Amino acid sequence: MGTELDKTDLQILKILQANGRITNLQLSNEIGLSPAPTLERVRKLENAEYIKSYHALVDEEKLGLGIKTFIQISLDFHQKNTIQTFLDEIQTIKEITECHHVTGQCDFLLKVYVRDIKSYEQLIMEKISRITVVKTFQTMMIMSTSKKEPIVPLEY
Amino acid sequence: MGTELDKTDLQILKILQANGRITNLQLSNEIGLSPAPTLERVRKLENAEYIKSYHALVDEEKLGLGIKTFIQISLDFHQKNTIQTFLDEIQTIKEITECHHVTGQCDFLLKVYVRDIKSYEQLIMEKISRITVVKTFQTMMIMSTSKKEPIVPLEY
DNA sequence: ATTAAAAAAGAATTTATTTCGGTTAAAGCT
DNA sequence: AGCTTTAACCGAAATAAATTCTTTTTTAAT
Repeated sequence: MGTELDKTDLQILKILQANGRITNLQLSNEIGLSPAPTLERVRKLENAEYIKSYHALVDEEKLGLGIKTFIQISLDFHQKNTIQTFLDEIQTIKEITECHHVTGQCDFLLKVYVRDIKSYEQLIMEKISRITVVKTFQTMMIMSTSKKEPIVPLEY
Repeated sequence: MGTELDKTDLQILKILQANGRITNLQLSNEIGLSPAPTLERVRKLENAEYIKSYHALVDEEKLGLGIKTFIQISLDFHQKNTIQTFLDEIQTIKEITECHHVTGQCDFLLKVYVRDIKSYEQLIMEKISRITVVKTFQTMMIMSTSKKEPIVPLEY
């Protein structure tokens, strides 16, 4: 899919990021094309994986996930395959929704969702702290979130 | 909208989180209802804002956003309205896609997307470090992301 | 200018969404 | 238990959208 994206493609990406369930008809109106070429462009963007997937965004609070945290993890590199061991463990923990390998004072940054503090303690005690390659970890409890764009900053 | 969610509603939420553009017809098959009540349930979930919105997920790399970081911010509380001043500034910076007020060694955790290191230096020099209420900040550059669920962990 | 290739439009067809009336099933009451 | 009310579901019809295909337009290159 060598060829580059034009202005219209970027417009489509912007609109679909903001409204993933817009109809092709509405989308075609917004970008000023007829439905047929609009659909063709969307399919191209999907096939070339500029668009990876579509998702509903739910209200975590309403669904009882009252506790959200980031956990900073430092690993103990005195073992073999430290990182792979860690990643394998992380994959099995459903409360961890994000895992980033980062530079700085810690090695990994995790995002966690749980129901309440009791569940959080349980997660820490029975899962995180039992991962052998974890040297230290520190919790950053999220008190509030003032910005959370489901949209990546694209220029056009 | 007082009434609670049943198993079917949770199933719908799970499916729509994983595939935000599934047709109502497919969805109805997956949950074992006919299209009519399926649609009615989805609309209820939307109206009660269990579902907040729908989004396409794009490939940031392919779109030229090569640099992703977290920034830990500590504020200087020797001014009035420190936090509000900070939040107002953050809102104007499009490269910042997330802003969380957290507990721990820092006050805020930001998520940032930029094109390249040059743009990152520019962001730091011309925007972040010019916010008067910012005392210190530290970058955690994301080297890789091994987990990024667009789905919240729901039991059912 | 002419041609070739790509993109867009229009129209027809297929598929999905939405509405509505009727039925069943469950829940609450006496 | 029997009766009643309410809510959920289904099927079918009507509306709307997606998709396909053919024709036209635009673009770019020669």
